[in-house]
Amino acid sequence: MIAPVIQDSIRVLQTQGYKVTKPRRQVLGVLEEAQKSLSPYDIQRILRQRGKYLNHVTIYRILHLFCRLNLAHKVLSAGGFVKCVLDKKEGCHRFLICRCCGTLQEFADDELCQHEKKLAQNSGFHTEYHLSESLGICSDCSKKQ
Amino acid sequence: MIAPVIQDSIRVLQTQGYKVTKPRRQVLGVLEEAQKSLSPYDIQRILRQRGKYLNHVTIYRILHLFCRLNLAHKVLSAGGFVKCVLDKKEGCHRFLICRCCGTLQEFADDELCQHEKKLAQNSGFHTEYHLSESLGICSDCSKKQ
DNA sequence: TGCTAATTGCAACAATATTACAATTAACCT
DNA sequence: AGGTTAATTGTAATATTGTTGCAATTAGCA
Repeated sequence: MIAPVIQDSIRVLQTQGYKVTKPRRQVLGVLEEAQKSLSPYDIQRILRQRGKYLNHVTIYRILHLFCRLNLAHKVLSAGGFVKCVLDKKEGCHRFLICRCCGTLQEFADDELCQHEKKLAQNSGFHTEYHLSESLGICSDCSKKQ
Repeated sequence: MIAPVIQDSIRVLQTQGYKVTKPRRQVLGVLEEAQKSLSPYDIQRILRQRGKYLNHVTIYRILHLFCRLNLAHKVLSAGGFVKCVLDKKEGCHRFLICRCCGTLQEFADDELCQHEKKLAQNSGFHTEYHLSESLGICSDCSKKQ
């Protein structure tokens, strides 16, 4: 059973003329399972635990490709890469990152995006890409405390 | 003539019980002059050109401190550190970064911050810190083209 | 199945970041 | 002003992260 997010990502690779290789599928899988952001070396470690070896250079190249294709995204607050689950037609990425458990969720809000772009436009700035990260405590962690 | 932003930063250091050392003043100065984000090694290079040598370890430590005190900020889209010019009472940082000239401007919008926090709150997430980066083209660069 | 361009692995290296400990210095005190 | 001390910086060594060129491999296609 392959997750739909991965199916979609594979379709993107194909339609853009990129090969669907074993390493790419493996990285997609690891990113999809993780509910948090992973560094390239994290991904390597996880795969190695499963007896699969990928060279770190390969992982870097795959992650760069995924980011270019909007299949993954780099986050600053968590210092790694995440699998994107939402379409990014607006070039707008929003993440909620829990500083307790590291869990990361992606959310979308078109209105907010538009508003943000408009504000920038007011000072003559044309936005091509927008990134928003909120660092805090998720509902699960705040319940536990 | 010392820039007011630096004066303010020095005051923050003092009131928080940190020493106002030569290295800290130098890093503050370099960050303030730059209209774009600088990596720790960028800062070292710039100072060296002026005949001032700072160890990179020192620069890292200073930058960490500045970030903790909200005097500087790390940006993902530009991959370096910037001097903050606005008060960050809300723990909310917004930057416009030009992908042509690298220029970076900080802006504030309380309403946007509140709205963003509220949206997160709807899914039980409590925001402590928020980061927003818009990558695009500044007015100067779009005129030139 | 064989061909070919795309992709991966490898090796070497470059850049970035951290740690422990010794040397220095800013801020405070008479 | 000069001495004291805790905070800060420098040094050295090391760890981590990221990049490049080139040879080996493989996915996708005829």
